[in-house]
Amino acid sequence: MADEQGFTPRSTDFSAWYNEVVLRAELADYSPVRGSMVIRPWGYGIWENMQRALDQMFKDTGHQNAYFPLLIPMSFLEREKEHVKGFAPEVAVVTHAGGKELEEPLVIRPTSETIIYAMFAKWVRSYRDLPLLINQWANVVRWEMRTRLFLRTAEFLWQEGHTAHVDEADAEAETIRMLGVYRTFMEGWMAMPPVLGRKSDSEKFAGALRTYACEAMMQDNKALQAGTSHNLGQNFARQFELKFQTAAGGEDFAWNTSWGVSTRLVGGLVMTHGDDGGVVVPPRLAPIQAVLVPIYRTDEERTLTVEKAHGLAGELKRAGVRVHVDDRDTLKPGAKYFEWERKGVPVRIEIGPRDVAKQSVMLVWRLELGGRPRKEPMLESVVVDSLPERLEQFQQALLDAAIARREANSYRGVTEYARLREIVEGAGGFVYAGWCGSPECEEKVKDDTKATIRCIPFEEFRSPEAPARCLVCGGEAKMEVIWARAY
RNA sequence: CGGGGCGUAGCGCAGCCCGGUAGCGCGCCUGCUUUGGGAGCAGGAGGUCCUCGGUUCAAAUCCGAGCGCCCCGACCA
Repeated sequence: MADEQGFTPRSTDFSAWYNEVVLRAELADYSPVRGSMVIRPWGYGIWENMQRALDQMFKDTGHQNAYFPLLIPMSFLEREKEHVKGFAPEVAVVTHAGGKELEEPLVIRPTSETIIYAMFAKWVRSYRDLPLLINQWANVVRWEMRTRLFLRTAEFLWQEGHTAHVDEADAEAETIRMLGVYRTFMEGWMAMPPVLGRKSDSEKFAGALRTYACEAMMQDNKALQAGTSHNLGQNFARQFELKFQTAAGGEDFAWNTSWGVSTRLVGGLVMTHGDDGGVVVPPRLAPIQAVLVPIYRTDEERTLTVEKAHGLAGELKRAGVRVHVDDRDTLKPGAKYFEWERKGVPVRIEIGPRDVAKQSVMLVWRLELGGRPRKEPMLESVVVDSLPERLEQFQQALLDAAIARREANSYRGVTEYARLREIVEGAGGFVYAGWCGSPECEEKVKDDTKATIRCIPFEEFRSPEAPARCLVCGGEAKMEVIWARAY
């Protein structure tokens, strides 16, 4: 750590900065088991706000929550060939229970496709039972070789949506719809603007027909796969006999989709908005949106300012603002400022005797954004009415800044392989270039530069001019892709 | 699994080379003074020095083995 109070600057060592911020903002801590972590109240509060927003969106699109068990028979996982191949190395297996060795080992779910579609098969008889739209909030375990707080841990929390449909078109529409929900959430709540697109075959989910993803750019210009949505085709339906009677009286396998986002998003939030002073939490996700800090010297002043703070807090709460009064008498105001800035509370409201006398307060934003001053004196009488709107403006300014940063580090129309290497091995960023579609070219870039195809972007994200040549082999480009190093 | 680093008070570390009463900073507790950007002073609590074995009159320190964690690389949300 640079010194007792500050963080290692991002420019010196981004990854050291990230670890320090997560630990010292009290988002999470290491648990005694390698690679697993404890999510602390501040981090969990952010996750809860993420859950709340997403859960509502899932319900608004017709999904219902359910819960499927943690333990899955080993044989289930083995049923889909690609699927088991994809997950086998990282699955934790329970071999003993009740003091005896089990006849069939149980796997701790790395994901729940197998158990869920096995159950769907029991519940679906007719096309009238479709679509079946289910979501679950759960923990999963993947024994990763290398772990990082929030970004990759042995156990993590997520939601996994699982649906069954009558035909491919319906399943595809669902897959794309839910990717869109993720985008809405990431932009609107996290102020983290993703690029949307399809994954190449080598990057797609084990067992899926097609995988789509939201790729966000972190401040070190690396990509973070922030959410995925899969069209599973009939692969799982065939293995688990998820069949239904069609309207025409025939029989068909259902078409499935699955989609998920995880606590990894919390890491993405940190790496999108955090600065050398700590975390920055967008207002819509902040467990505390405004912290009130009374400032006083004497007991009389203390009574005056603390009462004033609680009074204002009550009004703000009624106006729908999540507030906290930090009336701890053991810390000086400055210490409180640093603590709440480290944790990323969007705005602080200072209330001192001079403010009370003027019937005003001092707003201090977490950072200067969108040309607004950080400090802003405001009459008490207007705080309650204007703060919700100002918080929304702050939220929007965070998104604008993130979009600007992403664009500034995106390189379109790259046609020279040397240029790709220069960018990827230098400052990093998203490189838009042509690809012939061959796995060999994809592999070569990965071997040479550690960059991978993050996605084949949707039309909205593509460059005005379609690339003509494959960046790697010079052959005819079948599509435009985004290259970047990724988490 | 390869490379690197580290294990000493709650946290961060020094001490180890050259064996001899276990220390510093921060935090914590008590009191007084403080409080508009990380408070000051005084007093105080807090330790299987990662584990096991060896050498020695004597081991945090030397030797051997083991364990754990973090960071960097190969797999992945």
